[in-house]
Amino acid sequence: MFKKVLVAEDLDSISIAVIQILEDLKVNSIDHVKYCDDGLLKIKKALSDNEPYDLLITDLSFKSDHRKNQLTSGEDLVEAINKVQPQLKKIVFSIEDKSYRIKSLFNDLGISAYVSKGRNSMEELRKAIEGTYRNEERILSSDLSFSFNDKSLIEIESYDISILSLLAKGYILEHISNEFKAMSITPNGTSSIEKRINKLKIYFKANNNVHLIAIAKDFGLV
Amino acid sequence: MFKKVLVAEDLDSISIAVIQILEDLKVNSIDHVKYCDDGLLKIKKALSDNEPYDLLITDLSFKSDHRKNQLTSGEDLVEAINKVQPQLKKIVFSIEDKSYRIKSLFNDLGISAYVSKGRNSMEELRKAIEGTYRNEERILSSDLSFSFNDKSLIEIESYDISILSLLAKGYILEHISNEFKAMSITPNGTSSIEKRINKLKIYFKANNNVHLIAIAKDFGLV
DNA sequence: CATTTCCTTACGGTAAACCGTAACAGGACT
DNA sequence: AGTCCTGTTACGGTTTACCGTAAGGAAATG
Repeated sequence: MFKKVLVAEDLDSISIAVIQILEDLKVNSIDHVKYCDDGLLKIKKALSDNEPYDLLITDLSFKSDHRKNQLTSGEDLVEAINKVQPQLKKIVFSIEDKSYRIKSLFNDLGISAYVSKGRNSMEELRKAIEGTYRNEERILSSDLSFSFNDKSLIEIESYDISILSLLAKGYILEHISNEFKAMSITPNGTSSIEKRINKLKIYFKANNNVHLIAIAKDFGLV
Repeated sequence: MFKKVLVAEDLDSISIAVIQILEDLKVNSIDHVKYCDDGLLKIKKALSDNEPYDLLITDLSFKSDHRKNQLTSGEDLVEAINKVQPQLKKIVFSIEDKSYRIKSLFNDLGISAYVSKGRNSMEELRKAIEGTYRNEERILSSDLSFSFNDKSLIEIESYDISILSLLAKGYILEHISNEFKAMSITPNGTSSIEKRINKLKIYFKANNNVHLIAIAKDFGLV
């Protein structure tokens, strides 16, 4: 079994249970951080001490509070860790259940398992830890049943997200166009942007921009 | 200390910690349900057996799954319980931190304490349970620092929420007006609705309707 | 009863969204 | 080179949002 595991989870109510599982699995060294920044520090310290971690279990969303943090999400944390210890095994344990976001965790961040917090998630988490130890890949808790081949949501790319974010900030088409020109994102004509928004509206079955943003918020895209 | 406590919480990762706290506090009888409907059944059963619960600890949001449920949220559950056992003490333990929604829990549902899930929430929960046992009222975990007297968000009333919900569904002004007429909600002239939306835009510093809905979504108003 | 005040509704002009069409440019293929 | 195809941009007309102003009505005030 894993020797040294780091848990990044802000809610104490949840970290208690996660740590309990790790103890049940006879993990010797278990560390726990409540902030992403602290997580990166622990990883770096362990590396320089020549006692690196061999597993990370992290949440995705962390509450913001008085403390100023560089890394504000599990994605940020994993991305930063990948720069210093890319081979570290990573399990994400979060409430998020949107296939769009989860897929990118596997594809872009190279995590080995995703466990969705739910009514039977402790068992799922245990299985994910054991599976990861056996070098299994792309482990998904069983209440999530989407396929990695299904193209539906993967087609929404960062260009669309950019448009949606600016719309959600109250920008009008012309300002989005200007913003894109300034950031040299193409296409950036008002007409092209308009057309792209139209596609999104068809895709999400939205009546108008207001509706579209409401849906995008529900999907967690912005 | 309380003799018989019911915990309504869908995430097993969290219920484990809550139950642990109750055990530490020497509560004899602890029951746990993962669905609101089950919670109401337990309450009713206990009543008819003449062994009623004396405390409920509930989450607000419950994941939906294959099971069909009448009660889908903690609010629903408390409302239903208030009809059969209004004097039951109720503590809400949730991640929600919007003062607008929390205030209505105290004012409309008569809960005794609200604890926000956070980095030190187990200690807060323990204090809330002990305070409730000593008949304290309106207990609020310390990371939430809004005042009950502050009028800011309480002014947003159900009329505004209705408008925002319909906007979020992609309705244009005229359709909202028709809908309001059909449901005999007044005022329902397009102009009045428009004015009210305008007030909301000023209040939330929104540039336009799209921006407004994005903000409303962030505040959890819709 | 008259007046004030507040709320609701109506109206009109401008800005932006919405939607179809077409011009234009670059790349691929013959 | 010529054509097709595709993606980008431009344009114009209609609808809706946006915003100020004013008319009408009901309740409150004196």
